[in-house]
Amino acid sequence: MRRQTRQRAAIQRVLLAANRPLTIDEILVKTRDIVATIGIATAYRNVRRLVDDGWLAAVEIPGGPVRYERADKDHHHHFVCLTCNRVFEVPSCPTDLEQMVPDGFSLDHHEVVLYGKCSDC
Amino acid sequence: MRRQTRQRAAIQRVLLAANRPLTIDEILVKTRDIVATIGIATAYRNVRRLVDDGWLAAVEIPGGPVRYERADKDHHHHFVCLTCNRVFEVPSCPTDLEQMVPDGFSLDHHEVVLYGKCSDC
DNA sequence: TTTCTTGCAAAAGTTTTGCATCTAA
DNA sequence: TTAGATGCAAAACTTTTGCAAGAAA
Repeated sequence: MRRQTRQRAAIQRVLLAANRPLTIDEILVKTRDIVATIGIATAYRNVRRLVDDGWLAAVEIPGGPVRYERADKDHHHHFVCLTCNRVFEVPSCPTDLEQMVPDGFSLDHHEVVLYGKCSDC
Repeated sequence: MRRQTRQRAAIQRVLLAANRPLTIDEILVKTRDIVATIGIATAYRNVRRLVDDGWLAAVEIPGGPVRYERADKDHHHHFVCLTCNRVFEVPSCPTDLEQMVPDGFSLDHHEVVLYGKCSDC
């Protein structure tokens, strides 16, 4: 059975308010503004559970720790600024991925990460 | 100054012979066939150095450990078979990535990972 | 109440570092 | 010779787990 707790609700609030994928550490720090005493094990446990439940999606950006974002966002990709290291969402998508698929292979889904400089840097 | 050692040479031989990206652990096991006494710290140190020197490239496939492959390969991406979990190289590349870049941002490089079913599965 | 969840601390897993010894040049 | 590299063990991190106490329902 799934029980609603202040801790999980706080984590969900943090991720609903985030406009970019957050690391476990960022989630923990921000959640402590709401529930000051939350422990790191609880953060890990709830994030894992939210991923299992399909509420969160893990975003792995090469060269950095795993980040998490809500799973209900529209399909998108990520742009990593090489100067400030921030991760931005990119709403569009390559249109010609099928031509990349080798003969006999079938494509299910894909991930694209762009690297460069953001408009602030 | 850079000194040539049996250990680093062995690691390089292993990666020259590999036809797919290898994890640290795979590198260590295979290298021990050549230099049986190599320690894990030496494997980590040399892999890091080879990456810094631009001889190796790190390949991060979401959901798995970091893998390494020679950096001098032609530009390519990776296809992960969701059934057998093998990682294949894909020689082609999306052609319309520029249209994904937000206004004011500039693109340096990119990574694409395709997921699906390989021809064997 | 009951039983799921939390917070702490210990454990487990991974990567890095300190240091005496070894070795390539 | 001598400075860089190695191998071991300890340290530093990151993530998971055990368990007594706390809190949803």
